[in-house]
Amino acid sequence: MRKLEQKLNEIIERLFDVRSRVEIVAEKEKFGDYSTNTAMMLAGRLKQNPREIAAKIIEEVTREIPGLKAEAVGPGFINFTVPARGVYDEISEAWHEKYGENESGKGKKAVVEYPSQNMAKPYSVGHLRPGTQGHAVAQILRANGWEVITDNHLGDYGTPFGIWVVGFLKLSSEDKLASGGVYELGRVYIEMKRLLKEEEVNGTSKLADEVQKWLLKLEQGDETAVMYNKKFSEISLGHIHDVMGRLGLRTDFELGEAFFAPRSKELVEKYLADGKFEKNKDGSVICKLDEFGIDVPMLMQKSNGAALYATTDLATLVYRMENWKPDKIVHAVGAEQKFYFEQLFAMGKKIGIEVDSFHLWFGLIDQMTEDGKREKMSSRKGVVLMEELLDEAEARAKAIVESAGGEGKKISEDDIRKIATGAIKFADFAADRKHGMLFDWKTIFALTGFSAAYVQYAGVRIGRILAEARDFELVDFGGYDFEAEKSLLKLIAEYPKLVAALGENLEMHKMAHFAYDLAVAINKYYEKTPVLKAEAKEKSARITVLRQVAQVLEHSLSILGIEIPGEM
RNA sequence: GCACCCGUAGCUCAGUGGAUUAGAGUAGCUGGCUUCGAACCAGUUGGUCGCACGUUCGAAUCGUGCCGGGUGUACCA
Repeated sequence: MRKLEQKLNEIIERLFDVRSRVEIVAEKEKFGDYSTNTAMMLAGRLKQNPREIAAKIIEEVTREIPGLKAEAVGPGFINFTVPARGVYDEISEAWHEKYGENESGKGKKAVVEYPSQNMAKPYSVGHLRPGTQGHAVAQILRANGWEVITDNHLGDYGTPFGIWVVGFLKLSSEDKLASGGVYELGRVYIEMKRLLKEEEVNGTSKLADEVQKWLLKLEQGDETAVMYNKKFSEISLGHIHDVMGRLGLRTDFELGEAFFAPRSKELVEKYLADGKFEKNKDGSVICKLDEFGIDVPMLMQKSNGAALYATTDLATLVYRMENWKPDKIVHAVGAEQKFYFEQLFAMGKKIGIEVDSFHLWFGLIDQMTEDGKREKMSSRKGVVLMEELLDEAEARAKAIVESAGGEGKKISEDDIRKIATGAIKFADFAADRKHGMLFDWKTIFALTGFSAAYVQYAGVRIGRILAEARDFELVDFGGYDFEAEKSLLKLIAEYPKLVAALGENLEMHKMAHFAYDLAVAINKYYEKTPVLKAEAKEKSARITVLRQVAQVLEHSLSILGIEIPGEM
């Protein structure tokens, strides 16, 4: 495929004296294996009939590449049919242990920030997307040769802490906290938020003052305040680690807001002195962004001098640039913060920071109401907790394995976990991340059709064949034509191009679609082509291809953070 | 009001300028397990690509306007 593109570029330059970049696309089988519209593109520039241009190109290219069939059709498309053996040879030439990966990002460094939970509340499905999407982006950048630093930007600073202490003293107890853990903290937090809102409506501020008092105490290093902070944070962080562990997620760093907060005030002063920021009469500090086409200034510090998100994010940005010197920073945060990040990136430019910032945003999670309407999931109507989701998913996975496998079927806990988390993650990559995502069991935990289970099953099937053939000694398969394996080979041949493209555009759902397409090809192949029972030469060729297929399938799923179970 | 995102089969979604029949999954219907595992395979029903106008040899795809849904719009995160 790549060879063909190169050849076409050479031929076009020779024939028409123009430089071009031919793009070949894999086509549906009825249109041959590959197709290009290059003749039509050239027609405009050369002012010639596209069919005639196509005919000239075809004459040359078929002469230079033996076995290639090319045909001009319609207004000037060229459809190519290539020998399967040629595709196999091309793959074999490029084959290595990490086939698909490239070095285009060599020497470049990226920071990927995910899943950045708010520590005040238990891990809910609302945190699903930042984790899965962020992890996948880190993986695809690594596959393109980047050095990647992952950092969980924990929401561990400010008001939530004060709310916890006041809530704990008023609404909870040591016993309740001991038994409820993070869920008790979450309950207290949500109840307190409700009370605070009520108070605000009534125009009083007794509770709010209390909250502020504890925040001040913490800043001053008060012993009790520090003790509570440590205690609550440990409970929450332990919970986050548990759930991330079950999801197969981890990050290199966990530098939360609290880590950056101490330096933020000094930075605000610095940029005030520079004239980059301005102080309002009420004491608040803003950064004007009109020069970037943003007419809402960014609030950098509250009128009472307190920090807010922007303040710690300023310190975060400066810290990362000073300590890690990245070329790119990716923030995996939901779509509702798009405007905020536009401001943040503009502010970064204004203070002279040069880095390619990218807000990896994604749509919200909706759920169906009882009367069949689709609406946003909210804590008021009851969020689904991640631990509940995982428990239920594992129970369902286990049940289906046992019913499908017949009596006495045993499967390891680890394989169950791979099936359960695989299904959930795959659902996140089914659609473009910009779309909202519907949370219902049919879509988030599909086990048939377009699903992780389907792809994993294909992997398990070829895994079985390869395990059976482990001791088989391959014989020379020189004359084998690979026509039966053509659909598999064509997909594998495309894989490096896909990895490279995703490294640029980060459209990770395309990886899920690739894995699914490969699984479809595997299952079809499995139905009609015997491997173990084939004669030695065919068997050798087929096993060789299946080993490559298994490696590519595993690699593509691993980018998405999905593993293939040993059995299912 | 303004900005951004979305609108494709009953449902969940791919496809974002190139050709005949716009593709998957799911739901419905039909067939296939003594065969390398049926979480599979083969077949079938189902579409004014939100609407209108425009650009083009050609529009789900590009442009403009409208309709519908969502999100955001400085002291929340």
